Amino acid sequence: MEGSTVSGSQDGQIASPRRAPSQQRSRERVERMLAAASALIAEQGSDAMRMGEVAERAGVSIGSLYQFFPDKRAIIWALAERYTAESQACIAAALGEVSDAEGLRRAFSELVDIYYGLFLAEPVMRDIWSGTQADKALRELELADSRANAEFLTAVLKRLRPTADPAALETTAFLIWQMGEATMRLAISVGRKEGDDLVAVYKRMALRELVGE
Amino acid sequence: MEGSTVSGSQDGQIASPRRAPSQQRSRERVERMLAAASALIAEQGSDAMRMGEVAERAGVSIGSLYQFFPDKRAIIWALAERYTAESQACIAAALGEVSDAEGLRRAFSELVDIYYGLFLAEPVMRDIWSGTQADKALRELELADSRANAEFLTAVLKRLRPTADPAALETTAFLIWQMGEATMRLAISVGRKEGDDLVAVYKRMALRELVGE
DNA sequence: TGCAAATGTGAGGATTGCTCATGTTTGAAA
DNA sequence: TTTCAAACATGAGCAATCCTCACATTTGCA
Repeated sequence: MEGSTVSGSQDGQIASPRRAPSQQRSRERVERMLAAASALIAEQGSDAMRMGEVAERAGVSIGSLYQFFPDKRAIIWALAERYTAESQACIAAALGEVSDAEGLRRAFSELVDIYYGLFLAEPVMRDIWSGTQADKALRELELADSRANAEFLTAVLKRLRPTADPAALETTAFLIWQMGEATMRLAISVGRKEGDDLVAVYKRMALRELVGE
Repeated sequence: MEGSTVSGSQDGQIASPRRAPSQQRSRERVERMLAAASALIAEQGSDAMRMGEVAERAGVSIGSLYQFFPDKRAIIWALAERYTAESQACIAAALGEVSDAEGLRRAFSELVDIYYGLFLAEPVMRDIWSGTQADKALRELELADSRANAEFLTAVLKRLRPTADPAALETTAFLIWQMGEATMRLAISVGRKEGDDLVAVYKRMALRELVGE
């Protein structure tokens, strides 16, 4: 994560990467840029975020910004990547030790609550996942992320149902995970009360599929 | 639909409406604009659609375009509105006559197939619903559409389970519908084979919730 | 026929993502 | 310590694009 090559996207493809910051000085500046972008997204949404404003708030020139991020998407992408890395660790921890149906029920239920909480609390994550779905590269990041997350679920299912068709389990886990994210996005875009209800229904449906009646 | 006031959106709100075409001449021109926009979206996606190109292909000036559509979103919105009106009629027809569990099972299953077919076949619908989710006004249109569609499902459920809590049925129907749309969007963005599998799993999960095991 | 309203036009204003020629700083080899 | 190439920093300005507006034309009706 730290010091990884900063790259960007165009037409859903990875664009020509920019120099990764190698000196301490520039690494700090990149952090400031990301922090400024994050703050601006939280305030007005990623669509309204202006590159000039990001540079100004970070106290760098527009040229420096483009030295490390090939385009606007790349900044959003970098922020999104951090969130996904964070949540992935959390998911691995929650599902890694599950070994029976009751454990899965508890772990999954808790995981949904945590995820929902994250969606509710993090304006940046909220904006990126619910708003900037238009960006192909971001959609692909989310898809890849979703597949990775679903794999934890798949692994648990394979453990619990060793006789079932592995491909079918994969499909099921992937769909359940994607539906979860769709439910979250929906839940935060309606009122709080209705959102809670929707998440609860999702949880029930998913658990029925995962551990049976 | 025909002759209704063409209006647009900004920040998710309806913007100052433009004149609705009152003369035959202009009505035909508006049709040409919409057709041009539709073709361009089918070719390159709504993001790459340029207003100047729409005007040129429709054989009108850029000024005329903006005479009837307050902004770019309004054109996409107008196209989306037509699709939703179309599909809503189809849903009403499919679910209107259902009176027992077996009928619901058949009707719902058929409906999912039809919807999936639509998503696969219509590049414009595909682009608008899977790509332009970033636009708040479009999200709201989809939400409103989804609620309207879910109501048909709610009505059926209330008929089949008169003793159940109506609010719970509404939530369930809404979520199932939204999950269906999410599944479609997902299904068309992965390979055909995997997409088919995902839709099949969705169908099974939804039916289990709707008509029981 | 006269005329007001509706319609049509396209050059250009305004915004904004992004480039690039140029200058400065850094770290390490000589 | 000196040197110098690579890394870093700058911001005026380019290019793309959405949209406006002052003005011209057409239409429908009294």
